[in-house]
Amino acid sequence: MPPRTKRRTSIADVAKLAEVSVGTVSNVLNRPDRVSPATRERVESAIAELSFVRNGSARQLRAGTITTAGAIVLDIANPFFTDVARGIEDRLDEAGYTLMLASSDEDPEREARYLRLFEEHGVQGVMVVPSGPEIEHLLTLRERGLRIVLLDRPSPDPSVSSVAVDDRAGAAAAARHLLDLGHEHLAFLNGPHTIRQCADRSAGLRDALSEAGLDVDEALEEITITALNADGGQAGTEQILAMDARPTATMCVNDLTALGALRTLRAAEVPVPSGMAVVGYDDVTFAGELATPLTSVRQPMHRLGHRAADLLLAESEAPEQVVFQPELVVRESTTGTG
Amino acid sequence: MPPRTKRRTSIADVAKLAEVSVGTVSNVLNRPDRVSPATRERVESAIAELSFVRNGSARQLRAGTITTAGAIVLDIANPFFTDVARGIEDRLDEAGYTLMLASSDEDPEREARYLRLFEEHGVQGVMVVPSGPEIEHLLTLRERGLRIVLLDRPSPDPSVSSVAVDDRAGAAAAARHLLDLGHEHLAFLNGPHTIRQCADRSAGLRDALSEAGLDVDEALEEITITALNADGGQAGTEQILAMDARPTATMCVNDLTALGALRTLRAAEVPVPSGMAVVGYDDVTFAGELATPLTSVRQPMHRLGHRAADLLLAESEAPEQVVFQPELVVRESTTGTG
DNA sequence: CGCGCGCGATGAATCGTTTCAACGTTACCA
DNA sequence: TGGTAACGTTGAAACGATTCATCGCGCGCG
Repeated sequence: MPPRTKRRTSIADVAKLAEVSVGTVSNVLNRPDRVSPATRERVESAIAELSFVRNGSARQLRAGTITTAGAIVLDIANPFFTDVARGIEDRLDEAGYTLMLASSDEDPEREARYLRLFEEHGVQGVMVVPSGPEIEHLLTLRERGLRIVLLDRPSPDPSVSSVAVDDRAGAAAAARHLLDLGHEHLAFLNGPHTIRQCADRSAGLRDALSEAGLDVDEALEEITITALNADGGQAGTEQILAMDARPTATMCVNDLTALGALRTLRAAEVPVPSGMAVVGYDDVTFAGELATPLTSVRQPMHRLGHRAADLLLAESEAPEQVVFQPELVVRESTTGTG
Repeated sequence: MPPRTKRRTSIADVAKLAEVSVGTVSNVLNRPDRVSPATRERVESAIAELSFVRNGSARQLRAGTITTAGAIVLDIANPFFTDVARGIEDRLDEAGYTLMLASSDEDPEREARYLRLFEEHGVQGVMVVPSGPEIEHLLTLRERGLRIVLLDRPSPDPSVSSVAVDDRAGAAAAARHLLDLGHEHLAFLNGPHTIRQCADRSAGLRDALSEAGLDVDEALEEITITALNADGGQAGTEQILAMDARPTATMCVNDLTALGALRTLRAAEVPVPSGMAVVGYDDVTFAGELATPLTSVRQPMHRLGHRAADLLLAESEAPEQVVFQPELVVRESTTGTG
């Protein structure tokens, strides 16, 4: 990329044209009330004539302050993070801030690189979905004055702010819904427990089963799938269908997985929900639009992002751990007549 | 938000600790080959010890160059733009650039505000999906040295680069597919022609019909829907079902609309495709996962973004108008046995 | 008439980096 | 041995804004 050739017009050019000092131009820009209406107008028309735009780097360098925040999510193409990002953007927008956004693809090195870039650019703070369990690197960032907010992850360190959704409660609510409908033998298509969300959702499910007085080992068939998408759902469902004592309901770690499950059940001519009830997680846009509308656990993604930005912008330095409660959305995949 | 209090450690601190001049530290940072291994190592360990991070504002101020680009899309929560953004990010990442991202919500004022913010931050250029037909404001930006790339919109001005998808060809391909299958009476659930994509897709459809020697007025029922989503699709489809001479195929302006159409057909017990073939547009992730997998026109969204970033980063100042060809993905909603 | 006050405007210092002309060493060759 | 080329390092200027001590001026008051 070639360097920008044209020199940007500076505050000095404006000052010369308006026949005032640079300090006065700066005052017009930042404290218009301190300058007399006559000169102010002269300066303003000079600004307009030169179509002057102030140089944010110089401004930031001297004033130290900046109106940019960074966010690092796992993958912006994932609808969950998309909605979170939109929530962040909306809140920052209210405050006149701009957002620098990046996807880490769960690669800690990529995450670190973006963090450094953001820090160099002088962001006020970063909202980050950590790629790994470690958050040491974030603590050192904070020591250098950046504000840190953990996204979609309760903070292991009470001094760091975080916003998350209670996955354990969400999974428990879904399980209770199935128990209420009379299901006593559940399958759970889940990812590996190294992923926090997967571990938490498993725990929530087990909570609900024990609460109901069931023997968890008997009542729950947890099947670990590697791909948390439709193909993973299909593979897992095929396993379930091959079982001798087939569960009567399947819970899925997310809606894409549920999509694969529904597809497989349809192919096997197992009616939903009478032959097998299905529950998803996330409540993505199309969940309600499927052939069999999907019961799912809705996460307040937009609010998650909004609140994260809120914490970042907060006057107070006091850390805060926000946990949202998810909401079960009941549809025909559990209560229908199919 | 309270100001950052701690003074960041500067290149001078590093220089003092390493007992060299600031110029040398700068050389270690930017042209390590020009400094002797001994001093380089001394400087590097001083950097590590102080955990020094260079101040991007000062760097940018002096060097004039910066590795940030901006992008403004209509709505980052829309899967189409999400994938485009991801393509942009991936390309920028290769070049070590960071992305500032914003959604304009089709509000020209919001767009203008973000453009100004980006310019103040000194971005090298912006990729923008214009909110309105006017691009005057972008031309003035370019005069001030920013690079401009239009997204998802062929440029009306040959001096401005752009990347777009050929909507007319995409719609024509879909129509030809339906004609090949023997359909001679089509419905088109489309948005208002003030939206460029809608107008282009309508034109493409008409192209294909005329080519096939059909009387367009007879063969095409274009129904204007206001909401380009599932509800709009439902309302439109109900209109179609109420027609005396019912078309045998329905083309939809996007996949969400098609989703609504499928839902309505199912409720009316019209088999797809034997009673009514359905085609969508965009080929979003779930299009292939529906009860009746949806034939759709795939847009190369990721490549769109990737290429846009490419143009922005290009050495050459020569403007380029890139038009991608969409690809028809045939599935059971047109060729199935249902 | 003189003094002090307050309002506006001034301009130099400052932020932290990059860049570059200049300088001191060392090495090499005539 | 003297001259020069190459190399590594230095130190100060420059980027463009903000900030603040200072100054000039007009006005009111004693």
